[in-house]
Amino acid sequence: MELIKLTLPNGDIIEVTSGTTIAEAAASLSGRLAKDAVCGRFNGELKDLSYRLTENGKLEIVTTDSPDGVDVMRHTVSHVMAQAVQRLWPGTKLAIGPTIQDGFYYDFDMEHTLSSDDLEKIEAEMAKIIAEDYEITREELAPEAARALFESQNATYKLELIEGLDEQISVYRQGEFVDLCRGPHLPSTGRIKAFKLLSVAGAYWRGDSRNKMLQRVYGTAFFKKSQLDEYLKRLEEAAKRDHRKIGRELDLFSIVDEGPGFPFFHPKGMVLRNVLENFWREEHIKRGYSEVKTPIMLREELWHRSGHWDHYKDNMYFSEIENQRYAVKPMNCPGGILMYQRKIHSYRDLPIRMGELGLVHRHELSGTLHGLMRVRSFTQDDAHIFMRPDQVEAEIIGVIDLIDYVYKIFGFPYHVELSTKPKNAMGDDAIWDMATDALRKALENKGLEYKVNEGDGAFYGPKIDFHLQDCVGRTWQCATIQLDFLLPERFDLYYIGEDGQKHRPVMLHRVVFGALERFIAILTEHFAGAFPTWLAPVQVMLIPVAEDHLPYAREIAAKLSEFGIRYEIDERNEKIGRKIREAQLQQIPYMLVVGTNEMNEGTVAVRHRRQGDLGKFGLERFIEQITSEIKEKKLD
RNA sequence: GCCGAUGUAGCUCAGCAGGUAGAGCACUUCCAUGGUAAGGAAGGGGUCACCGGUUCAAGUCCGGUCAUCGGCUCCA
Repeated sequence: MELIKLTLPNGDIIEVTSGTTIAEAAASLSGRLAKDAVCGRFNGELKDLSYRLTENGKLEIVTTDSPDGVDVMRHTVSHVMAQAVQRLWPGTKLAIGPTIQDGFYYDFDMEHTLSSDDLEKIEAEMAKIIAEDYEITREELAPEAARALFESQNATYKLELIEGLDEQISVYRQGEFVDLCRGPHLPSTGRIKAFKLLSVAGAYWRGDSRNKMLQRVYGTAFFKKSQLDEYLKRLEEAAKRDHRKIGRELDLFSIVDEGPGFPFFHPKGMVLRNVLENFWREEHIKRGYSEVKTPIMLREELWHRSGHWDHYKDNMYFSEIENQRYAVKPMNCPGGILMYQRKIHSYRDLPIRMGELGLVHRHELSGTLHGLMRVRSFTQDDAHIFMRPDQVEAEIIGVIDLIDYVYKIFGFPYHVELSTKPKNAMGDDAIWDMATDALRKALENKGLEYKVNEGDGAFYGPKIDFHLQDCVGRTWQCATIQLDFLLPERFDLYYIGEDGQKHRPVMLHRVVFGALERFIAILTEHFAGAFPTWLAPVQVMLIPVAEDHLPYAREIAAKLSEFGIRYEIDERNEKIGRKIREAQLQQIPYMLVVGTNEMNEGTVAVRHRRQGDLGKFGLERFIEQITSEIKEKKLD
């Protein structure tokens, strides 16, 4: 009998007879491994436990506690779900059923429209399939055989998928169910422990809106019930933080039927905005930016010149003034360019860093609107940097530093992605290579790790995107840095060089927050409404114990006011328990309770929204403390 | 825009065998002057998203429109 050598992850080499399955190899290593094995990774490729090893190679047993193991299991659950759906609604055609970030989905084409009640029925049928514990087997077929199989089932989507495959095709069977699949899978349906179907939604076949809309069922699964429960709790937690809910409760903003996608900012939301804007201005002034404001509407002709008409007109709003066509700006750059062109620039003037908190309007499809996250009018914290080619790298580094500084203030971890030349790009490869290199060098110079998105850049230049992570683990693309060679060309921008000749400047577009509206939404969810004191719309709630203490509370308020501290006085004739409860619910950082004792001593009783009663403070001491907390932009 | 669900007082929701609306919170007034997460009482408030249809009668059934929610596509 022929022996083969298997190299294990720890470097050990074991010998087994050729034809040994991965499951058997695992069992020979340890009982625990045999029990927890989900599949194997042989020479880098995931294989079923039943896979027979016939050559030397590297073997790793993938277990239930590895991300790959979970992924394989979820994929099997998606098959079980498909099986259940086909049992309940015969004739259902299967499209695709992959795993995703936290679960899986399967797309179905069926007569019956699924409701959320149906999810329970499907779950029950799935439980049966799991209890029946079918063995899951892999079969490899020649393309013709596979075609014949799926033709016999009238599985039109699978047939379409096979078109893209030319080598041998693998299918998996469990009981009466068969599906086209690369695998691997769990060895049997009984290995599924904890799953839950989450929602039904429409989804286009192959993600193309010209194609048929299918029904997609989302679900998730874990090896342990406790992990599933934990995940479901996290979803609940995220729902509790929904900025639309907190925005209403804390009276920050609203969106009404009269203006879908056009948010109203209430006084408290406006405080947040203004604090953010002031912070933004301070940091930009420090870094040599000037600030401009360009008009909301400009002649339509400008947008033809900029290329927006060709690439963006479906997202733009138009109007007419005295028989002239105008467009509402969807971006700030053309205005910024006109600003650059207002005079002749010397090479000595560059770089010009021109910031603008620019209100843009974009027509977004009605189905995509979402609170403040996705709106039709929003304020970009934009800036355009006009520079000489030799300044590109230093300017990019400057922007990276600014973004890093700002995100750290809010306590957001982030990761970076670099997007390169797309197919329909303008400009020749040499310019793109130079620009992409500049971005890459800047990133490497800063020692930042980054992921490359090939072909994902803007049509006018490559870009760096910053994805910040909130405390629920979700990531949001906010900041972006884009190099642009196209617009300077189109608008014939120039500066006068040392040689007295005209030279073409390079342009850089960038945002730090992204959009103020979205950033406020993210902050709201991240902090669950408990904004750090420097951001809190109301920083101090004054709580007089009884009516007699009102004058003293007002005295204190006047003092706080002198120091620019944002306060409110709860003047209602209510017990302090109630006043405290409501201040707590409003997530106000500090409550100052004042009664007879405080009045006599000239003190305040300080309560913090998280730490509770902090005891009596002299007013000066409290002001000193909160002022420094605000100044340092401390996080709780 | 597309698929599905939803739309009742400021908020959260009940009402559904079709017989012209109800609770809690919030709001107003009064009583209570209270020391660290809801004191008591009384009162005001809704063309049941909008438009049309069926019916003697529609929040309740049907159709359309709008908006919201979950996704898809797109994106700051």
